[in-house]
Amino acid sequence: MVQPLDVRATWLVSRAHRRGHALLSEAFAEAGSRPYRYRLLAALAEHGPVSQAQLGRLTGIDRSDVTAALDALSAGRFAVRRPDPTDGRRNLVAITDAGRVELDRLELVLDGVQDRFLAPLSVAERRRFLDMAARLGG
Amino acid sequence: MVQPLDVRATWLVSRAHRRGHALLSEAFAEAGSRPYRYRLLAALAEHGPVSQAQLGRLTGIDRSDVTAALDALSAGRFAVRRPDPTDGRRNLVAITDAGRVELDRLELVLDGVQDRFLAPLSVAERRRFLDMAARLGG
DNA sequence: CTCATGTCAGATCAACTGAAATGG
DNA sequence: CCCATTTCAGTTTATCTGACATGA
Repeated sequence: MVQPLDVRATWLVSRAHRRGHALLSEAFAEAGSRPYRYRLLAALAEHGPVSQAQLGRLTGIDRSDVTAALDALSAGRFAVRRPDPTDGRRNLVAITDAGRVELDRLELVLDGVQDRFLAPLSVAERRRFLDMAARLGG
Repeated sequence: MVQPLDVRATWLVSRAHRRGHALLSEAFAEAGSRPYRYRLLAALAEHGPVSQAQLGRLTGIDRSDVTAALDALSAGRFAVRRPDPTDGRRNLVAITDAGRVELDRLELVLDGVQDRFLAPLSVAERRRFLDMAARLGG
């Protein structure tokens, strides 16, 4: 009554994630960045200046890891931390112009990855897959 | 022209994987095992006695990690290593009776995880999702 | 010589934990 | 007092790399 290893949903999703993640980090590394940095830049561009804790909630990255990744983004002048005048505990983090340029560059890299990742599916399938994957991740 | 963070296939698959992996390792930990050990037991039950290198290829686990996980399985008497009489480099690894019992137990745990993981999808959707996920992981 | 195998030490990365300092 | 935020140090897990000895 043993099911073969390779029909379980968690297994298949794990394999798909592995392939996607490999494509992604390879492409980002080649572009001189990393998934965490892209995620943070994208969240900053989408939501404007926010606190680091809020950034963590938006991206699913742990607070302590947000700190480290922001150190890298600040060093590259892609983001700036300023103290929040209305709340002394918080930093307000904003994307810079250079950060937007960097983000645009990374978006292109990311789009290329999506195409390669989704290549095995037809366009109609992609739409349905994305819908179902979104529900499974929620 | 910035796409929101949460429509990318790699992102959605990553979130789904995260949720599935959390369900899985929690359930296995509660059952006193780990994903690697389950994968190896399942491969041994499906393919009979094989070498460690072959086990690694079947499960996608690195050779060096197969060694460590087999140490745990051997210590629990769930698998046995014997030298391959036809090839002095190899160990022939076989599942034991206790290993089959353990595997059956873990299969039940795993099936419960699959149900919870796939709960957001209808039965018809699950079938299509599995098919597409399999293609994306290959 | 080459290649495969099993083992070991260690690196890497994502994710997380716990604690401290600061402030609401 | 309790709670949120930022930061730091460190742990865990999965994955992978490089090296080594052994044998096909």
